[in-house]
Amino acid sequence: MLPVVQASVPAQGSSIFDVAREAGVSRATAARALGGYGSVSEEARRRVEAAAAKLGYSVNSVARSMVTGQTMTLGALIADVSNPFFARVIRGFTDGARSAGYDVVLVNTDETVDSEIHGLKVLTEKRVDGILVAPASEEASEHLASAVDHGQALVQVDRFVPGLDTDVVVVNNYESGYQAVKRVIAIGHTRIAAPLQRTRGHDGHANLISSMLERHQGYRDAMAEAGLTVPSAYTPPAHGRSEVRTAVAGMLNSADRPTAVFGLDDSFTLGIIDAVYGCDLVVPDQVSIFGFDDTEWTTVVRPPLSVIAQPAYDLGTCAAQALLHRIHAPDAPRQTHVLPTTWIERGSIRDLTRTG
Amino acid sequence: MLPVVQASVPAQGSSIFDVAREAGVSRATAARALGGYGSVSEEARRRVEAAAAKLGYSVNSVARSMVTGQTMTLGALIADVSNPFFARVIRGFTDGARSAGYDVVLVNTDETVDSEIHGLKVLTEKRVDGILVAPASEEASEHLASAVDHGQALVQVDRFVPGLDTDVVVVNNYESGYQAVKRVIAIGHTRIAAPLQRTRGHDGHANLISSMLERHQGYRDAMAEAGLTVPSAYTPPAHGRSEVRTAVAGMLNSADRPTAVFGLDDSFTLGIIDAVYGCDLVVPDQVSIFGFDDTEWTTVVRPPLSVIAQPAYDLGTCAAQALLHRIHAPDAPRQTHVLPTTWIERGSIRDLTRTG
DNA sequence: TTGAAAGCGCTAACAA
DNA sequence: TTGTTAGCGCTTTCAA
Repeated sequence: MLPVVQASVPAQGSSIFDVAREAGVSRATAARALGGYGSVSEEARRRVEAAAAKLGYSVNSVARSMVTGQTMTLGALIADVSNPFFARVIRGFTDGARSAGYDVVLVNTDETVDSEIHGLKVLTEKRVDGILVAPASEEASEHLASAVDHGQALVQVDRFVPGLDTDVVVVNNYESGYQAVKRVIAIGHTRIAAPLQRTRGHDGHANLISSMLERHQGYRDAMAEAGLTVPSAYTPPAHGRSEVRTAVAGMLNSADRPTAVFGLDDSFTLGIIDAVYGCDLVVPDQVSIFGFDDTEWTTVVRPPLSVIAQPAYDLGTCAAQALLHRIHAPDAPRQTHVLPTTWIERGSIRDLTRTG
Repeated sequence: MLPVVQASVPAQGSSIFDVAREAGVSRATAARALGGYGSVSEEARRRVEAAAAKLGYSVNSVARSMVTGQTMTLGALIADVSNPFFARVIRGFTDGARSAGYDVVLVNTDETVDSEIHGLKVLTEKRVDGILVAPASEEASEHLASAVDHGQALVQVDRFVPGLDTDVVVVNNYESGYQAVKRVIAIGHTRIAAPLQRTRGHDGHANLISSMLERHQGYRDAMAEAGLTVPSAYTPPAHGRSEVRTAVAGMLNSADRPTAVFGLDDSFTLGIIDAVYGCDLVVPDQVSIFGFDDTEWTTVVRPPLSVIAQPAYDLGTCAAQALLHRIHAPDAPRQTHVLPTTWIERGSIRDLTRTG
């Protein structure tokens, strides 16, 4: 009789082979019992389960992925999780993925094409079953096109690269911007500013992000339609809260001060508020503010902020669904999902048609 | 001569075998050239690289993981990415991981033990090399202990389970709460309230979260030390912004209204502000507010909020470092890293020692 | 420097 | 219902 080495806790987690031996069945039977496929007798199942429990067996899903060709993992290529908008998108995405048995690996790109390229490469090598991407640039996107050509399931969210043949989940940025500005014009504003997103580009030229561009185009069209001209000082390019603050402070101190400022996203709106406070201006009496995206703090500033709210969480769940659908039906026609935004009137815009 | 089928884009991504054949070398040589290990002649390397480029080869890292036993992936088990605090922790964590070549898969638990158990199981099955966890409960934690016993590299962040033998990365919650409250007492406040975190538990009893408990204990000790009693109405249990709002509104409308309210985290502070506005009270004249964690909006409320700032991003990078260190030295002594908080005085606390 | 071959842990096709 | 066997694509001995 050979000496038996006892270890209550296996040093190197046990494999299905150990479980099979412990249960006195073949590897295949053990695998069937554990994996819940094929047919297994009650007796065998009990024995296998007992053995698995005893050994603390945990299925090795990398081995499983190896043979099934599926990792049950999705990737997410976004600018920055610590941006509240993306955080909510990711939450929706992971929830949608999880409810179908998928997990998600997260990659931040900081709106940088190089990071996006690298992240895409890593996710591809990890053989994720699908990828959510908020493209860093409308222009530098060959890597994305190449992934699609290779059959990678991809869904673009928040923004999209024109001509890239993937599913897309966005809100109606153009229309939302247009309607909001139209509303503000309708209550008497003629001098409306809207700093423009400008992120550092790949080779020095700016990254164009469709969602931002569309919001801004909506703004410009609403202005033009009302016969209002937009001085270039009203649309300074900026990147991030502090640059916006500086840019807006400049225009608020100028002779041609705007009566309203439109924040194209959460960080822009924060920068605008910073500038307004810095100039000791009263909202909405001296200057009106409205923004895109309804984050938690919008009800806690005084006056509470009027915004175009977008369903960030739903963007994420919808993207997960689209991706899962694409994975299961690679050749189904591509779809673009446009989710509705909601105009939330609070108190940060002055009605100039009323005197007093 | 056999007919040659040309495909500019391989349908099923090519394997190292295809690359080897294309380059006219063995699989091993191709693998060495591509993987950058072993020794390969210049000639062979060039041919392999050319072949790989031509075929659009992408290494299959699940196969690689299969043999190396490493997935180069970390897991993160946190309450909720859309909570700004965790979003920043995760950003730090992914940055730290990424700089060492690791990616991270994200699992939200909503402070729920069941989700945590399930998430841990999935991450284990995926064979992640290490796991960051913000434990949902101080009590129900056998699953974590079991993972540690099985040799899983684990780091606890923000809070920890007493007695669980892992690395820990936290801020000094007790001291931070204690000092802040002491400061507020020093400027004349005697009636200070602090709603207490209470999350739905596993079997109905509350989940205790060490970070929250410690902050609260710091508060109570500071009060006791000053000889101040804390009526139980000042520490209502609540969960999330709206419950806090309700609870605080109740005490603000009572005869024994507190002169200051301490928000134990971001969502609590928001709930407190909601309540204060709802009761039409002026900050800090009628009621003072201070909170834990310095999120973006704290400078945009009026008056700007005095807070205990914690280095959420650094918590994440530190956790990544600790985890990577643990992975490479499984038997090194466990460490607890206590990161410093910063008291940021802004304007939301009234000095009651000054009249006027 | 290179190649042949074994094997990581699992699933799946096929036989029994 | 069960067992046998052949891989999945890679890394890694071990020889040559």
